[in-house]
Amino acid sequence: MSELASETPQPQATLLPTEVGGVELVAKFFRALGDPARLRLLEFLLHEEHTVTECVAHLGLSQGRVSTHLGCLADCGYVQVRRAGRFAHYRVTDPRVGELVMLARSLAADNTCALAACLRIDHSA
Amino acid sequence: MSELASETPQPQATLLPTEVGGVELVAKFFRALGDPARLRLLEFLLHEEHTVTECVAHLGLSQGRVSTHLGCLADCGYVQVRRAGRFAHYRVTDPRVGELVMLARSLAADNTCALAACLRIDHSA
DNA sequence: CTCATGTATCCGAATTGGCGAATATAAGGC
DNA sequence: GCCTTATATTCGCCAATTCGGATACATGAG
Repeated sequence: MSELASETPQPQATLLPTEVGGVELVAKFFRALGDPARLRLLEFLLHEEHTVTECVAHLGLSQGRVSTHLGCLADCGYVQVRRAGRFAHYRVTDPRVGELVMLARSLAADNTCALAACLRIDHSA
Repeated sequence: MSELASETPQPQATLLPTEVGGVELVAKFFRALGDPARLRLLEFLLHEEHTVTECVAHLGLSQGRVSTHLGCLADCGYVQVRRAGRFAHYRVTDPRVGELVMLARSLAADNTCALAACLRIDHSA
């Protein structure tokens, strides 16, 4: 798996990796943000560190579920963990994460109606 | 469903709508980009207009499927349609879409390994 | 050592979402 | 009017994802 793929001398950036595997990865990356619980978690961890237990209280989901969601966000690079004793402190460190969410939010805000009406994704959200 | 929610006088922007419904919508919005076919479609339509048939040839999926994907992207506001006779020309017009994808791509690129290894989302991508 | 606390992982059940195939709708050529 | 082309919609099936609950693992306290 060569991960350079940046040698393509295209005038305008390709924006997406040309290789098939790359697109799969980016899609996976977006899917991580496609869940309300993880999105809420991300917002919660955007400005300050929180332990798993605090996140559980904040979300109202089971501890196991929250732990899995946090692990998923960590795997994708959205949040970082700091282990101290038996505690795990999670937090967003990369500023691009905030930008990404903000950008998406501004785009979504301009299409609330159509988006809400789109039955092609989730008939109930 | 009040869609203002912008009166909250928080010092630093909330980044995500405070109301539950809003988070659901943004998640849905992200989910639209969580599919390789739609992502590839978006790249294809980023710089120039294309008809459904052209998209079908480009993706290699069935016509019906591609049409549905395009409709989904249109509902979410990622692409616009221009109808001419029996043809439907799709294209990305909002520059923020390109920014969003580019931002995600740069973030994903910095975590390729962990992302690929994340089994919490799709064991096979 | 034993127990309580904090976190991570595993399990079956239920839901969601994408696919192919068939079909419906619409417009243009003859 | 009839047929071809272009696009959209519907349906059954299967893979992916989420959930609650149970359980395993790790760390400190007593």
